[in-house]
Amino acid sequence: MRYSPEHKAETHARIVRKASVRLREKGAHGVGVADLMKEAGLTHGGFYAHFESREALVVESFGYAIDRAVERWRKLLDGLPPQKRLAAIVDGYLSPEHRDDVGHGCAIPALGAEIARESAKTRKAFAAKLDELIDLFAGYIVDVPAKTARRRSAAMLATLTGTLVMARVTGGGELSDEILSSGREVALAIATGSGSAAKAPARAPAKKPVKKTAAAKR
Amino acid sequence: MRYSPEHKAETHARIVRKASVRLREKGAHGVGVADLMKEAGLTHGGFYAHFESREALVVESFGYAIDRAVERWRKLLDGLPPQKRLAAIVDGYLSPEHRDDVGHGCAIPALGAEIARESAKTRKAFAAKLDELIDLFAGYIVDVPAKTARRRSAAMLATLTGTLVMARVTGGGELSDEILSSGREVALAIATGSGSAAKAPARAPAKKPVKKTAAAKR
DNA sequence: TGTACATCAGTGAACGCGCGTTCACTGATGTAC
DNA sequence: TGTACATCAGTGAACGCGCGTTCACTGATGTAC
Repeated sequence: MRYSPEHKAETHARIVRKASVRLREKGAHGVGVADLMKEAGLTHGGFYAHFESREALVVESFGYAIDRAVERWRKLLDGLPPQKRLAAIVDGYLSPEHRDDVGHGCAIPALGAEIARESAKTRKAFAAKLDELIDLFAGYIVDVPAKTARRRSAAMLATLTGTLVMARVTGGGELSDEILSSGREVALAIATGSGSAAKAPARAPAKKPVKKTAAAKR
Repeated sequence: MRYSPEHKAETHARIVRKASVRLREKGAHGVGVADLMKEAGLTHGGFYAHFESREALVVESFGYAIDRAVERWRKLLDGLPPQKRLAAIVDGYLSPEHRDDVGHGCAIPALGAEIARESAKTRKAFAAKLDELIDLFAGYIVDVPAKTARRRSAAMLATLTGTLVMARVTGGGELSDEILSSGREVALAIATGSGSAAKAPARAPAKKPVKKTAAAKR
């Protein structure tokens, strides 16, 4: 081999890493191959030495984004006392920082609807990652049977992702903040199994300053 | 006037009506102008006599979809006894029929993420419709202060839309059904303020056959 | 009632452009001897 | 150590295509008299 054995793999990884940001930002069809390669410091001609097609890169980038998210959540949450973990998920996920940084945020609200329109093969790859994420969060929901934890985790994730999409559409105004704050309160109630779903805003739901956590960074 | 005064308006409305289905199905960037016109029985050349740009049609189609949804929900829900209304929303929205018919379903899970990337003007138009929908559902959440009802409505809508996106990605398998059923249970708990969020699946959550309701039809 | 005319919704060819993909080539790298 | 060579990651021109948009035209419609 002429180049070091890692050389090509590193380039490949760099393309995926950069693409995963731009694709979340602009949508699965929002950036061209040439731009994605330029992002990695390359020209478009070399693209097909690394990927079979543009769609293959989309799939890989998506998987990459979820894998990084799982890693970061795991690291963050395992370092926290058990009783603070669910609040950390909710507050981190539904932070204004995460709302305002699609490129480095969770891939589900960014690309979910578009992936739902892709081929069965692509959707299957996505579904496996989603399953993984549900399991991850379910692991932090304690004191209930595993099946209940999984169901709560799935519903919590749905609330988190749905809230983020709605908060992004409404884009930063008062309505966006109302949505975000209602979502935080309810998502936490789902996870903990508490009945205090969506109280009046008078009793502020997440008083401590929202931390920058996994989802808001990559 | 040569043609009846309603003629052009009717054609315009037909284009919007057909486009609103295809755009939800294929995504905001997934169908070309020529195809959208063909759908309405016309050729692409006449498009710009009806719309300033392709984006203008996207915005109008989206508004149309939400307006029809609001109309249908209102009609359906007002004909139901008050204590059955929230369950009707949840069961209608999170039915397999709605999951499997994006084209005639709610526009938020279909187009929300893509709209979030559009111009501020487009997002504003979308946000106003979303606000309307939150208010609509809030009106059916009784026995609590108006602000609480609105917060619960927003969170419920987030859970409904998030669940639908996730159920569509996972596309019909076992995981998809688990997500749908967890979502139903939790969304209802949010709306009613009950604490029974995401029980174990042993106690089947929505036993009655899921009705075809507003969201699943247009 | 009949004929010449004006209107304008809709047609279809054409435009410029950017896209995904292909391919002959380059030149930096490490190998052989 | 030095030179000729083989490799192959990356380059950049070119392709065919479909897109959004424009525009000169058509022909069905209703009007004027």
